Amino acid sequence: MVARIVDKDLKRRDIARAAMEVFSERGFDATSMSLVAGSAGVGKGTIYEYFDSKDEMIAAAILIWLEDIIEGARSLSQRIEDPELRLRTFVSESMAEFTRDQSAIQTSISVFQVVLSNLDNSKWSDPIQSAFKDTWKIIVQIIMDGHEKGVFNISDQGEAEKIAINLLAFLDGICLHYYASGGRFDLMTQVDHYMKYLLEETLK
Amino acid sequence: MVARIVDKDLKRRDIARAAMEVFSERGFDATSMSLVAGSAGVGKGTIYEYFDSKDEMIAAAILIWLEDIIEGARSLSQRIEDPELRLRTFVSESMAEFTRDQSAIQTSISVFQVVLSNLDNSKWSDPIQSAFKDTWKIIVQIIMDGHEKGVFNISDQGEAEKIAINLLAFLDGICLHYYASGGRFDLMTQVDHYMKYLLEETLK
DNA sequence: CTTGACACCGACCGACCGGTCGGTCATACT
DNA sequence: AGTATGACCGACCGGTCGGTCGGTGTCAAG
Repeated sequence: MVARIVDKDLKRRDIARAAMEVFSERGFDATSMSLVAGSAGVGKGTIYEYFDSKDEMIAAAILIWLEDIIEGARSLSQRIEDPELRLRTFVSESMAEFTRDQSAIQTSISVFQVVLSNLDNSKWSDPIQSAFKDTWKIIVQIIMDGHEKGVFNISDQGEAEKIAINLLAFLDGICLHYYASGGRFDLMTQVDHYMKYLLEETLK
Repeated sequence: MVARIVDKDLKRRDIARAAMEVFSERGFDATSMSLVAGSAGVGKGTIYEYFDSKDEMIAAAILIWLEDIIEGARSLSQRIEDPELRLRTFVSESMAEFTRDQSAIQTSISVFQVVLSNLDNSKWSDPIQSAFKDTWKIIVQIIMDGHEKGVFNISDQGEAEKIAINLLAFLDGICLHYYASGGRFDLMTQVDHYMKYLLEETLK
C-alpha cells in the first residue's frame, strides 16, 4: 500500500536552501521557478508539492536562513559568561556569514527586497519580522544581563532597547553599504569601530 | 515650421516624480509601465519619448530624488557656522523627508531595491552610487571642518571617514528598520540617541 | 505479477509586461 | 487655408513566467 516515503520536511529544507542560493545570485523577481527547480535538481512541478507559491517559498527559505544564523550566533554566545565578550561574540558571529563570502550579503539583500516589497501581504512577512524581533530581544537580553552584573551602565531597560535597535540598524545598514559600494571598505573594521564606542563609551 | 515646443527636461522631471510615487507604493518590479503612464497622466508611448527603458527611467528618477534631498540638506546646513549644529542640521534635514511622511521611506526602499538588484549593470547604478558618495564626502567635510576649528577631536581624516561611513550606514539602516517594523518605534528618538553619543563621546 | 499509492516531472496555458510603431492632434509658420 | 513638425498615444507584439495537470516511474503490499 504505502509507496516510497521521503522525508518531506528535509526535502523542503533542501529545496529552500538551493532556492536561496539562486535568488541571492539573481534577485527574487529575476529568478524564475524553472531556474530554482533546476538548481534544486527537481522538476518545477515538484516544487509545488512542497510550497504553495513562489512567495510562500521565498518566505520559508528566508525564515530557515535567518533561523540558522540567529541560532548559531545565539548558542555560541550564550556559552560565554563575560557580558562584553558575549555581545562582541554575538555580533561578530552574526556577521561571520557575511565576512566569509560575499554571497551571503547578496542573500540578505534578497531578504530585504522580499520583506519590504511584500509588506502589505503580512501573511508572509510576519514570521520574518518576528525573526528580526527575536534577534532584537537577544541583544536586549545580553545588555540587561550585563547591566545586572554591573558591567554595563545604563539607565533602564528602555535604554537597552534603544541601543539594541540602533545596533541592529547599524549592522544591517553597514552590510547594505558594504555591498552597494562594491566592498570598497573593510566591513569588520567599521563594525569594530562601532562596537568600540558602544562598549567603551555608551555602555560605560 | 516649428511646432509646439515643450520643456523636455521639465516634463522628464514631472514624469520621473510621478514614477517615483508609484514605484514606492507598489515596488519596482510590480509596477508596470502602463501604471506609471497612467499615474503621470501620459500615454505609455510618451514615456519612451523621455526615457530609454524602464531601468533608465527609475535610475534617472532616483537620481533626481536623491539630488533634491542632498542638495536641500547641504545648502541648509552650510549656512551654519557651528560644526556640531551643522552636522546635526545636515542629518536631521536629510531625515526630514522621512519623518514628514511614510511614503518617502517607501521610496527609499525602492531605491535600495533598484540599486542593489541592478548592481551588475553599472551603467545605471554608477551615478546613484556616486550620489551616495557625495553625501559621504559632505559629512567627512563637516567633521574635518569641525576638527580644524578644534571642536571635534579625532585622530586623522581616516577616523572622520570611518565615522561618516558608520553614520550613513546607521541612518539607512534605521530607516529600513523603521519601515520594516511598521513604524513601531520613534525614528527621530533613535537618531537623536545615536547623534548624542556621536557628538558627546566619539567626537570629543 | 498485479495493484495502487505516492513522488516526481515538464509540456502546456493564460496572463501579463516591456517596448514599438503607425497614426492622430495641435501648433505655428508660410 | 495649407502644411510641416513635433508631441502624444494606445493597440499590438514577442516573449516570459507562475502555476497546473495528466502522465510516468517506483516501491511495497497482497
